[in-house]
Order: sequence, then structure tokens, then C-alpha cells
Amino acid sequence: MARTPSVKDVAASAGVSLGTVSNVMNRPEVVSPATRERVERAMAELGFVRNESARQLRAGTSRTLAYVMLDGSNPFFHDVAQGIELAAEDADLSLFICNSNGRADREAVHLDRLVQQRVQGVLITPVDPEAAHLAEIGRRGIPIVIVDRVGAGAFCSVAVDDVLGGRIAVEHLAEQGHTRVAVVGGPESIGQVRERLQGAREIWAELGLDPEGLTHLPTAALTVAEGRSAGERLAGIPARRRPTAAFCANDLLALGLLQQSIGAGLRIPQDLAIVGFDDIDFAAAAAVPLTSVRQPRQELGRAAAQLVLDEASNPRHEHQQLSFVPELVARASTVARHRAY
Amino acid sequence: MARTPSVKDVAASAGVSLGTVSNVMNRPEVVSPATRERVERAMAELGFVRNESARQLRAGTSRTLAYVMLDGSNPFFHDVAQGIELAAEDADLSLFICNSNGRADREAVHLDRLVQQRVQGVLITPVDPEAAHLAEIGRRGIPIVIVDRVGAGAFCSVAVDDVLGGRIAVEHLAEQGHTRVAVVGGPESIGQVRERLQGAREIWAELGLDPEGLTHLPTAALTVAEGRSAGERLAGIPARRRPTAAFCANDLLALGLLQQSIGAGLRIPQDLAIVGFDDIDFAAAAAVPLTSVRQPRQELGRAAAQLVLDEASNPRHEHQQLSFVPELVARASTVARHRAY
DNA sequence: TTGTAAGCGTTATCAC
DNA sequence: GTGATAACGCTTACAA
Repeated sequence: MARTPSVKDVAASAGVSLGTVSNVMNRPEVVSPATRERVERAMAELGFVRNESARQLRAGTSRTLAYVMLDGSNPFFHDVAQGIELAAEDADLSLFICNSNGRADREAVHLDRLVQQRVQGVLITPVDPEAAHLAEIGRRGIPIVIVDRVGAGAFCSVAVDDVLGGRIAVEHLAEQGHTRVAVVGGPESIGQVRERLQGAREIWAELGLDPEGLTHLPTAALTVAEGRSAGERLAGIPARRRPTAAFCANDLLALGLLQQSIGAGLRIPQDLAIVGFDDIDFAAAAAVPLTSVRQPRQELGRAAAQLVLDEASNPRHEHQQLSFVPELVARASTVARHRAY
Repeated sequence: MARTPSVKDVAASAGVSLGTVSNVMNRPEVVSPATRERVERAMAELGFVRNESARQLRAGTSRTLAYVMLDGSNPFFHDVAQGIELAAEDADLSLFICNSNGRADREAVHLDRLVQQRVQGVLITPVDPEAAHLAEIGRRGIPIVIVDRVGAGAFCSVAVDDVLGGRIAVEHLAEQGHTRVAVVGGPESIGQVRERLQGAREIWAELGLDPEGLTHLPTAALTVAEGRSAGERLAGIPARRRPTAAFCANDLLALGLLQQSIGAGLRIPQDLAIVGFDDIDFAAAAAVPLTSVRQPRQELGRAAAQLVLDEASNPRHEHQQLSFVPELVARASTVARHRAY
């Protein structure tokens, strides 16, 4: 198979100069219709396709955005990515999707590569928003936006108010009359976990409920398996002290807890009410549809992409912390006789 | 912020020539330890990072693979992508992930872009493996591997045997004593659906069961919502003709059907047994853990990546159709008193 | 061991 | 309206 044709080949084939071919692609209005058509025909015949690397080299920057997600096994992040992709498309950019899987070292490796690619901007849900390698990217002049976490001010960020999310989840449970509630989630090294927990505690205190009634059930990760394990520990608590409701730090935990509880013969929500967080599609699809604190997943991604693009192109860009308001979506896992879906 | 430093800057700063800097990066053994160290210090001081576009331009090809998935909302494809990513990493390549969302036009747009990027290879779960734009890529000399679908022979492909998958699913149900089984899935424009259905019919005939006993419940898509809708239609069938088991063309359908059925008060599997396909993580996490035909998702991706890399680098490469054997994972949705998980 | 120079494909700035 | 030419940053012969 012959080398793929370049502008030079097209120029030769059309009997024009190289610059004219470039003009046909980039400023067609400046070239006469006749030659333009001739060039276009040549391009079609040869099967010419622009070489993006050459373009990038010339332009100094790629036509690419990147998203480094925190956990590829959580659909939440893919929904965020989907939102980013839509915005990227509108700007005619490609999107690199990477997955740190919660590991700082993987994250650093990905970022390294992205800098080499000279991506126009980096969107990231970081393992640790304070990490040095993030600041490093920023110092390089590459726009960077923190997603689903509030940045330190050194970067733009897009997130929902996790404290508020924790508040509305627990407030909802309190409204249903629960006085013993477990907050399920961990590790606390994850900022989202800390803040959702904090919100839960705040509202509990404000409602004047017995501090003993709110317990924290720590988990090692935000996974379905950990949710199941939390369910087992919950079942081990003596009945008169056992929480009648659980607020899980994300939907995966909630789904695991739901499964374990149903398997153990509990009725949801009569014996145990459950609230998740994120409102991934599978939350609504559960056997007992899951009440969840909704994050506008795609919107989060889209907004983040717009911020990064603004930073990339607007010289007067100022960093901003975008905060979305989370919303409680009540379903059957907390409200008896709720419509199934 | 100053322009990001180039090899030239490093060379100047280290007091060596440009070629030497390049040697430090690409054949360090050929340069003396002293100068090497000097160059490395200069690189660190300036914060030098290779420009990947320039490298690519020179090399003629990028260090990038691409995966075009069929449905971003189905975790199955993300698991495949994860397998690809692992293999890509081993080969020190980056991975572009695109999503056609089942639309041929989006697929074509993505492929266009990937050709412009001069990706080393394309992995794709195509809307239609016979589509002209696929052949086009191949003609360009870009290695291409069909994932989760058997290619026409013009390409490599990696898939499980979907016909066999359909067979083992329905055979399992027959073994449980079911004589009225619904096969849920569509549209039939999707090859996977056709073949799984075909397998179901084959084994049904071979087992000598009443042909009337196997019905096809078509759906408009392979989604949770369509699964629910199928459940409603199922419920509408008069009890003495109503299937006692359902084989769904994928897990999303099965999850939707499961949810709807439980909501309608059916006991699973006593009133309705359900088998899915893919064995995504959420299948095991369902309230009634879902029996499913397991595809080795990561393995599929990994194998596909290896094929594409072989095609990219091995001049004596020959196209091959890799076929994995699907495996039934029996859980509580078909087997009463099955361990919960 | 190190330096020099050509070239990858594109775009933009000039003359013509 | 069109053509020649330099430049982007890197790699790799080949020369010193």
C-alpha cells in the first residue's frame, strides 16, 4: 500500500501549488471556483486526508481535550464523560478518556502523556485535588478543570454541593420519621465522602435529633461489594439499636446494600429505607427503585468542558467554582407504596 | 507564560547539539554519562516535555489506538474498553474511546477523525460490520479489528459465539423444566440479537420441544426501559399460554424485565425465570441476582488489541476470527434457593 | 561521542 | 488568485 497522499501529492495531481491546496481547505473563499473544484477532485481521487499531527505541530496545540476519571467501573463518570464529549464535539475537538482507578500514580502517568500530546485542556476528577502533579499541569499553562470536586481556587471546578446533598438525603429520611440512620461510606480520604457525611451530621444536629441516632458505617471503597458488606454489618446490630434507614455515599454502595438486605429478607423501605447518591441509571432500574441524590451528570461534564475551553481561548479568563444544586429523587426505597418507577 | 521549551532550548541550555538531546531520549546508551547527565538536568530545569505531534509527524504514525463502541450506556462496552486499555498500556500506547451510540453517521464521523489522527489501529463494535466506511479504513492500511461481532473475513474479529450463547441460555431454562420460554430482544438489525435468537431456536428444536413454546418478544432497543416494556407485554399474555421463563438478549433488558416483574408482584424465578446476556457487574448486583451468559469482557478487549497490534507491526499478519466460548453463570433468577450471590 | 542537516505535512507570510 | 518559502519540533543518517 502506497504512502498516504499529502498536500504535495494533491497539488501535483491538480497542477497547482501546495499553498493553493491549503487555501482550499482553510479559506476556500479566496480561491477561484475553477481551481477549487480541480483541487477537490484531486483530493477525492487520491483519498487525501489531513494529517492531524502536522496540523498540530504547526498550530502548537492539539485539537483534543482529555478527561481523567476516578473510577471507570462507576457509570456516573461515564455519564460525565458523555457530557464532556458533547461539548467537545460542538467545539470540533476530540476527547481522550483516561481512568485513574483511584490511584495517584496512574493519574500522574496519564497526565504526563496528556502533556506530551499537548491537549488543549484537561478535565479531571482527581484522586487528590491538592496533588502536586495537578498544579504542575496548571503551571505549564494547560487549562485544567476539576470535576465533581471543588478545587482549591487555583483551578476552575464544577461540582454539586456535596454537603447540601448529604443534608437533603438525611433530611428526607428524617421527614419519613426515621430516628436511627446509618451513613454508609468511605474511605474518608475521598473528599466527596467527607462532605456528604458532614452534611448529614449538620442537618441531624440542626433538626435536634439524638446524636446517638446517626451512625457512620465506614467502607473501604464506594462499590457494590462494599455495600453488601455494610449490609451484613448493619444486620449484626441489635434490633433495638439498629438503624431503620441508610444514606449511602453513592449509588453503588446503595445497590449493594439493597441487594444484601433483600436477600436477608428485609422489606424495603419498611424494615430499611435506603438513599443513594448520584442517581445513576441503574438506581432507577433496581428491583426496588432507589431514592437518590441526583447529580446532573451530563451537565457537570458539559459545564466543565465549557470552562476549560474558555480558559484555553479567553485571555481574560478567571477561575471559577461552579456549584450545581443536588436534588432528591424520591423512589420506592424510601417511600412505601411509591410508584414503582 | 513562556513558550514550552523544545529540544533546541534544552540543547542550548546544556551546551550540546540538538541531535545529542534526541539521543539522550532515544538511545541513551550511545551518549557519554557526563553529557547525558548535563542534558537531563537541563531538561528537568526547563521542564521539557516531548512534543508528541512532532514525533508522530516524523514517525508517520501516532502512538494511539482507538475504540469505537456501540453503546456508551451499556457497561459491557466499558469493560471491553478497559481490557483494550490494559493492552494499550503494555504497548505504551494511548487509547481514544469513541461512542457511536448505535448510529452509523456518528460512527463515520468518528472514523474520519481517527484517520486524520493517523491512529495505529481501530477497534470497533460496528453498527454494521459490512458498512462501506469500515472497508474504507482497511483500504487505507489502518489495521482494524471488529469486536463482539464476527467480521466478514476482510478483518480480524474477536467475539464470543453468540449462537452458542443463545443455545446454552435456553438449554439451561429447558433443564429447569420450562416448556414455554420467551426470547426477548431486538431490533433484529443488530447481529448479536439475530444470532442469540437463532441459537435459542436451534436448541429448542433439537430438544424436541413444542415449537409453539418458544416465542420471540421483540424490543426496539437493548435497554432497561425496553426490558420493562417487554415485561408489561409478557404480563398481558393469558396465564395458561404465558411463558414461565425469559431469555433476554442482553443484561440491560433482563434487568428491566426483572424490575417490572418484581414490581408486578411476580416471584423470581418461581413465576418467571430470567436469563440475561453479557454478565455485566450489575447482573450479579441485582436484587435477585441475574443468571447470565458470560462474555469475557476484558479478555475480548485485550485480545482485540493484541490482534490490531499484530496487524500493525507484523508484515506476515493474517486476519483471524477469534471466537471465545460463552459460559452460563447460574444465579437466583433461574434457580430457586440459589445462594444469593 | 558529538554535531550537522534533511525531512516529516501543514499553514501562513510574503511576493508575484 | 496563485506560487514559493519558512517554520513548527522531532528523529535519524551521516559527517566530523
